[in-house]
Amino acid sequence: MSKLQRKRGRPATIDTDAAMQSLVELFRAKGYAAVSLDDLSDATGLSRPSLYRAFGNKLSMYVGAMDAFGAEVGETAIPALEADGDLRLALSGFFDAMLEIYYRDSDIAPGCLVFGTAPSSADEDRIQARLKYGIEQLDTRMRTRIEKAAPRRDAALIETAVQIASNTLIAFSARAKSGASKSELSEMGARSAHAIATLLDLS
Amino acid sequence: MSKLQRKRGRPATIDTDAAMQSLVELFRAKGYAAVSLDDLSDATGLSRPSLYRAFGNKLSMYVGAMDAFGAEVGETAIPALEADGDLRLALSGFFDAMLEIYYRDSDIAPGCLVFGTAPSSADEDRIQARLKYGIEQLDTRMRTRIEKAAPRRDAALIETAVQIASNTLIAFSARAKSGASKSELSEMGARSAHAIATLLDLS
DNA sequence: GCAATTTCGTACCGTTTCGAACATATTTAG
DNA sequence: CTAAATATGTTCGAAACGGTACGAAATTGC
Repeated sequence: MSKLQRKRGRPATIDTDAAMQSLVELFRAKGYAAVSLDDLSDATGLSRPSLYRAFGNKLSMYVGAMDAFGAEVGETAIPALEADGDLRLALSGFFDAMLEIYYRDSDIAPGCLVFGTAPSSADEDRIQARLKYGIEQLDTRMRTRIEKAAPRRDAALIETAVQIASNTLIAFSARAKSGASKSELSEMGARSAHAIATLLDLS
Repeated sequence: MSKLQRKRGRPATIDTDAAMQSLVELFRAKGYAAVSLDDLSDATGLSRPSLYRAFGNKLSMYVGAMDAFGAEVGETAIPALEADGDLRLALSGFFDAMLEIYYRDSDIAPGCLVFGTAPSSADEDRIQARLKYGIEQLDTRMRTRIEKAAPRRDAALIETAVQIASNTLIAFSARAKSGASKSELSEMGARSAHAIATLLDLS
């Protein structure tokens, strides 16, 4: 059964990837509850039924946007974290890469879809589960990278370093939304990275 | 002009303080946009017009709830931070006092009204301004307390300690909403406090 | 060409939204 | 007792909400 064979009916003309990108932008600018299906329809240029067919209901659209956002982070910022070499530089590079996403290009920060908007909608089980997954991913990747740079340290010390790094990033979202500048947060990231290196006796 | 003199018309019977407490609980459980005036009316037992007269429109109710929440923090947790003695104990005590508020009594955490729900509604100017104020307050109080415990340190070192402490608390809100347990976060707070004392050469 | 199949938007469903108009209740002033 | 003043809840309306039924459009199989 060749998958190359054309499907039977009217061919789809909708660019679901571009539409999902618009969903991400709108949701992270205004959160879940404040966005209406009409808003999403206007932003994507797709009718509400088309959105429904492509992504399911509003909740599924939001969870899907969290996945898409997470995938972008995984492709863009995680490699900076996992880069070989100095831990301090890897952490600073990761923070700066995340800030590029958080601020996109503009002066006003759309911020982080996961850490910025999901907590206020965590009474929805699927959103809470996805938020939990995002935090676990962050902590796990941090722990792996830090253990690589500082092997055979006391477990409590590793955990301390991990949480300082993760909490720095989580706090970025609230600070960005409050109006902090990108350069301000970049300095904050650099200081966190420096403190972690100091604690781990790497500097 | 004696203020003791009775006012002219029907005396008010509404307990605005109790009503505001209900507003805080509902807003921090579900965020700003997801809460309707009917929800608030049901939770307080007040009619919508009564709410409107007492607190203004929905946005004013939310901003007022942020103020009330901030006042509770100022009365309950800030004294623990400003307590004399060991900085590490003061920070741990402050984090635990905040966790008491974040988890109230229950297993499921309503979390922080300011850091947990405001970021997703920061496109509203008044909410963003109040969020900014809350972060500034946190940073300022932290800086004052840390400078008291560790005078004549390098400014960059002080700033590093301040941001580690503040970011720990800010991250608490997202972690609590994701399902983390209170004891888990209490340990996290203790590790942050320990790391800060180490960095400042206080231990 | 004609039926089957898939895509897509118009139009509509019942419900909920915020806010206000209005009537009613309870007090003081005279 | 009557009028004025203030507080309060019932009721209403226009708009917006999430979601869907349905028909038009576009393609393949025969």
